[in-house]
Amino acid sequence: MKITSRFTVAVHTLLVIYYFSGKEKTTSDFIAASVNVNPVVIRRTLLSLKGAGMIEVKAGSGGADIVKDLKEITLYDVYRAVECVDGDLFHFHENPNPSCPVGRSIHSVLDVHLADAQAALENSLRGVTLAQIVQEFEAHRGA
Amino acid sequence: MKITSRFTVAVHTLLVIYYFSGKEKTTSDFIAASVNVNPVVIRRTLLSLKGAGMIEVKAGSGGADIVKDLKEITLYDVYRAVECVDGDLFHFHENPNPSCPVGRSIHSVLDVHLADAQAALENSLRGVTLAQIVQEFEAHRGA
DNA sequence: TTTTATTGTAATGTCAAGCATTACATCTAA
DNA sequence: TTAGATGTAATGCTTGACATTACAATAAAA
Repeated sequence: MKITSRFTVAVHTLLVIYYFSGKEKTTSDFIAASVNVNPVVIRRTLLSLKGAGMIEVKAGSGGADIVKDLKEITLYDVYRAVECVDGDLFHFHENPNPSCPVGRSIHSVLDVHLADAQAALENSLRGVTLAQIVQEFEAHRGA
Repeated sequence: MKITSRFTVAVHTLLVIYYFSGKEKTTSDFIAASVNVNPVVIRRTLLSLKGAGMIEVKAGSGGADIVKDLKEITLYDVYRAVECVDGDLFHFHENPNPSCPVGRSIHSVLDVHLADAQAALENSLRGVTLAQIVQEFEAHRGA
């Protein structure tokens, strides 16, 4: 099991828009060439990012622009925008037997810990902004 | 996307073995009745848990026993035993374009943060032992 | 106003994973 | 030797991810 690549594609997409904004028309074709996926995949990604209020897309004329401060976009925001995970991260088996003492209580006991683990993951993503990622890009290029 | 229910099934399985050990013959059929899945699913789970050195299964005569201190089995150990996640949790798009500055560096920049998030999840699971879960069961039953 | 490039979106196909289930060879204890 | 289990292969179903084709709607430029 893996978390869908829509997430890393979306981050990549935002960075391409940021870096080429003003210099190139950042169409779905242009972005797709950098990410190396089908342009339709990028268009769907753009739709999600637009829905999350991060970008503006120009239908017809083409291109996208970032309309939110990169300091205020975290990896978690992107992760949410593309709906990597549908509610609970862990899939709990549906119908434990309520006439068994273990089956009866396992949900309430385990749920807390699963939620904690999921929160740990998401908080980690919340701790990283795109502004920070951009900085790291500069550092990486300098190296 | 969700992490496979093999994980919660495995935890449930271990708890059933623990609670009924000595009182009932904990066969795959018996456990399956509590978890409410097909017995073959339980047999495969038992294989994984046996492989991880947590239980002993009696082929032929039937039944399973825990052979490791519950204080030394964490949720992370179970999660690993049933192979919920194959290596990296996040699926990175495979071939970013190396002739684009973004495509060239995105892997190295992003990987660190993805690994951090995954580690946060796993460390959270590492912090909970089955012994603790059993205690919480008692508390839950008393309430 | 027509053309042209682009987005928005539906439809389709392929592939892999998860889970359920049947079937049966193998094993062990009574 | 028999009865009840496990170990394991095989099969089918369903779902989700991803790729791709196609085309209507849109907007800017000619």
